[in-house]
Amino acid sequence: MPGLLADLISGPMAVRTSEGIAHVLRKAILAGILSPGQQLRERRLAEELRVSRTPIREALFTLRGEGLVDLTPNQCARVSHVTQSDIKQIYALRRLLESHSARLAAENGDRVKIDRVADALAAQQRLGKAGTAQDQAQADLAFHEAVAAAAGSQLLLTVERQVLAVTITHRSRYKYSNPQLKRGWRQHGEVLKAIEAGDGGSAETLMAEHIAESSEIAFKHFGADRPRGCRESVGSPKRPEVRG
Amino acid sequence: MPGLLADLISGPMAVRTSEGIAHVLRKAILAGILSPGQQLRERRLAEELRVSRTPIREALFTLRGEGLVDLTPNQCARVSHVTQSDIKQIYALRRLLESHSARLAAENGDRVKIDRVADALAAQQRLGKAGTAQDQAQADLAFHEAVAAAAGSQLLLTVERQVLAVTITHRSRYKYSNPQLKRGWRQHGEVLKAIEAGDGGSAETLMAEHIAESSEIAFKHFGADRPRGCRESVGSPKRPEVRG
DNA sequence: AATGGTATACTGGTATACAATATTGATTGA
DNA sequence: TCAATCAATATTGTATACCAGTATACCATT
Repeated sequence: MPGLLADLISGPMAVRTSEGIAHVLRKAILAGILSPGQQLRERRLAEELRVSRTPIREALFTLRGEGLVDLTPNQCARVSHVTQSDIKQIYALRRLLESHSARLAAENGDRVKIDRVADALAAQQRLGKAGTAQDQAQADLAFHEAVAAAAGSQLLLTVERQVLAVTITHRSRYKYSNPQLKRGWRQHGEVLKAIEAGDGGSAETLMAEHIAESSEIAFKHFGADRPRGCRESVGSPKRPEVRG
Repeated sequence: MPGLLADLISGPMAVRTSEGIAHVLRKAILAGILSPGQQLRERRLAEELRVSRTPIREALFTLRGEGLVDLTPNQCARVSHVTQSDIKQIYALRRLLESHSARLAAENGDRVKIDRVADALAAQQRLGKAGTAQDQAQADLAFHEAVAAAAGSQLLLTVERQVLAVTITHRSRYKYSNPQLKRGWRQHGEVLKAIEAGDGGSAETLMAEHIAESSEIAFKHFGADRPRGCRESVGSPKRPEVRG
């Protein structure tokens, strides 16, 4: 009966610098500190974070895999920005995945994980209308992630997290109005109640409707695009010297 | 067994070397040349593929993002291996995603993309029972990917591709029997017919049933676990020299 | 014989150096 | 005045060197 201790190991024990860098950049992107389209120059990041370019580069590759960063060869990395068409596809997929998650959570969710869902909703309501757009977005998506976790499939959770991560970069850019907030809470509450009651069908339907409405709101807030160009506003290239 | 990977290099590598490397390794993993659990030592790969460790490393990070490679700090990379529980979750997710794709393909799919689905089925039947397990798997999943493409959502296609990529590493390890093959073709044919008829409901149901059956077959074929250890069969560390 | 200690060589992690490419602002010609 | 050109330099891409962590075989001890 070996391996009981091994179960306690959650992630890798030793740290890799690039993991820490990826974590920092991820947080910055999701929090809106780094806005969509913003250029990420390797040397500058390396200098600012006190490491060499190597771990920066690895972190950028990691974040690309998560859909948070766009990499084009020989051009500087940029924070991903979503198009209007992306928004449409994102919410369509979220509706599919999350309504399924809600059903599974209702049918198979254990007590502890369902409590986490309730906690997330409580936290969201506690925040009220006080928080910034980012705070609201974080709290909102925390509820949805909790539902996904309660569904009991690690793979499903991973995929949903990925889609949510891309969602939040856009969701963080606008605040809900007071009525919108309250309506959102009510819908979350109804989903939670259905899950607690073990009513998979209702949970699925309610979640689908909720996401459809969220999609409408997301669609209304849509900003302009960002300028291109990658160079740091360079002083002035010296005048070409005349040879002779 | 040196030089197997180098043979996969076809033309000039992509603009960025690491992209080409990732492509080669991806192909090798999906084709089963690199089997699950196999160790991927950076120096060896670099030597074999005639590049430095840097692009190798970037490729490994890319492949980790695709779920094809496991990276643990300070230990050599390994080809991902799926557990029995993974299989269950993978096919459950595939059923959800692909039945939805089938519906969308039926309702919105354009002529060209639907033809691609028909082509995929034809190619699969043309292969017959001749091919290896890998060939069968490739042809099988090509059909499913075509359906996903016909659904018309780039995001959906991306996610499905990712899930299919993980599927194929397992699916490539066993051949279908003759009756299983024919049954699979028939089911594919029915899905295709429903899509061509624009019957979203049938397409969705048929695809769901088909994947449920495939899941059963996948479940029956399940191999042993991988060995551990990461070093190249080391020659012999010299006997510690006595000082004095 | 089995266990633990330790030296050593191999592996991955990071920094740095160098090559290739792209961007930019000035210059120049129409 | 405006577009095309050009060269300087910032920026990314790759290779290499060095450091640190880890695994394995041998040895001492029990």
